Amino acid sequence: MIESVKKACYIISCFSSEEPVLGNAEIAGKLGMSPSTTHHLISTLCNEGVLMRDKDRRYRLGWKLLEWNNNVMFQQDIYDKAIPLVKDLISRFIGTAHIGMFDKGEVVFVLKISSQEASPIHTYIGSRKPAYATSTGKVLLAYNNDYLKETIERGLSQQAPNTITNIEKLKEDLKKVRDVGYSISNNENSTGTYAIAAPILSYSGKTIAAVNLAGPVSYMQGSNQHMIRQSVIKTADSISKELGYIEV
Amino acid sequence: MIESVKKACYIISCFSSEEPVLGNAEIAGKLGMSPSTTHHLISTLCNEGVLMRDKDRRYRLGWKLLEWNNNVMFQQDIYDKAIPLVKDLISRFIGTAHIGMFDKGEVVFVLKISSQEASPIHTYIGSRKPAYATSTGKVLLAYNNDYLKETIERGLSQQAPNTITNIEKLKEDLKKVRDVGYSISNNENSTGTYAIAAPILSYSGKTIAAVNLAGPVSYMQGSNQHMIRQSVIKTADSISKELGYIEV
DNA sequence: AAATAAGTTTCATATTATGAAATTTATAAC
DNA sequence: GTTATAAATTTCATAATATGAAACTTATTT
Repeated sequence: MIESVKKACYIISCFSSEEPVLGNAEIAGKLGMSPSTTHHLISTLCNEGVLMRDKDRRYRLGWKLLEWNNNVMFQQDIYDKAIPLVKDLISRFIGTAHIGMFDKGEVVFVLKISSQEASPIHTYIGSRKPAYATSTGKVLLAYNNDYLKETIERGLSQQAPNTITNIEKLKEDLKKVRDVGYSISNNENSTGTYAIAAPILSYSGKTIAAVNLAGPVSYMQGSNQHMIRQSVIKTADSISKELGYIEV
Repeated sequence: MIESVKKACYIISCFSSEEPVLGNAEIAGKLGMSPSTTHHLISTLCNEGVLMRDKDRRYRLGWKLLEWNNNVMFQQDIYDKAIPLVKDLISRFIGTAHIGMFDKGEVVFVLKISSQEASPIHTYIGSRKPAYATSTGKVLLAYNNDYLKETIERGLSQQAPNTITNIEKLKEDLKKVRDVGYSISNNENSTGTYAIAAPILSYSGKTIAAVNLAGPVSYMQGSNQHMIRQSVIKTADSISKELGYIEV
């Protein structure tokens, strides 16, 4: 492992929505590194456009990241194909739809689209949640034993009132997911939020992602509960078909 | 400058929409580096989630970039505030709207939204164009002498039939932009494309970005030419107000 | 089954990053 | 306007680390 590259990554990760602008000393302090080392790294990153130097000699994330990000999107053909289908889903209900993929024991949201009237929800494109505590994550765990193994190794911890923290209970829940073909998260990840997710299959039949619809418990369990469930499943199936999966 | 960090950046930049998946040897070849060196760097980047290792031992861009990108967005409050206003703009015409900002002699597109029926255009979020050859770029040059100086130093080259390649002619054009408050690019950047841009001002009155509408020459110069111009200017003004700029 | 090509690992060496200290720059206090 | 303070930046000798040739492993093709 190349240390300076690792350190450069840590520096980039220091920036967040809460702290979009940082000085050299702040960064050095956060990472426990010498200010001169961070300065060398920061200068390099500025030169590459990964960071930008402000007039008052502080730093922010640079445009290079926009460029790179764009190519992340491009390469995931799931992305282009899914957007119109997910838009169609949220046009028919009130809530927020996500597409999640598994990475290192967590679910990463690669897409998030909300309907106009949706109540805000604490996720964003690129953000992560423990897989076992989300509807999308549980779908991915239900159909990928490797993912489940990795998740168990990392341990389960309470995220919200109903988070499943027991391995046996989780396995039971995942069996249920496989039986019905969708997963539900009811107050498992964020208090007051209910979500329902269904699997997206690649041409080879592997569950590579999951799409969900999330909203307030009251709305999601309301009168059109059944319709929401059918729509989420239909959306997932349509995306799978777009990706070349042929139902058997 | 820290060499390994620079090299890591080059590796990330190897990936594109045309080549989303690359092997170690390919990357080493592209960059003229030894495969073992690139492998060390690639492994590190994989560990950090910047790259991902495919099943067939090839590599693609990783989720970390999504995470980082998100924070680039967050920090530019211009982004959140502008989106609804730009959406409103494209809803009334057929074309593609951009917001561009200046960086190192070029305009970087930080936002791109197209109306449903818009003809495709060769830009994407994060992509760059020479400032002097675009409507957004010329707005930024017209109101920022530093930008102009930097641009002139880098030289002007023909991009499309009408690109301004003469410094004096460029200065005249920029004067006109200041006089009328908007800029036009007619076949200056891409053949067949006509765009009109107006300045976005920060609370302090500095021109920090430009918004444009681009489309086929025939449409943009058609009957609602005047209305388009007024709408672009109005959109720019509204965004400026959102950013705290108070007209004098 | 052999051949080929690419990915990966190892390790001695040369290169390069490191951090203490000095210097410069900007900001705050007087 | 001067001094004080804090942070950013630069320098440079030294310690740490990246480098690439070569060996090895894995996968694919003939």
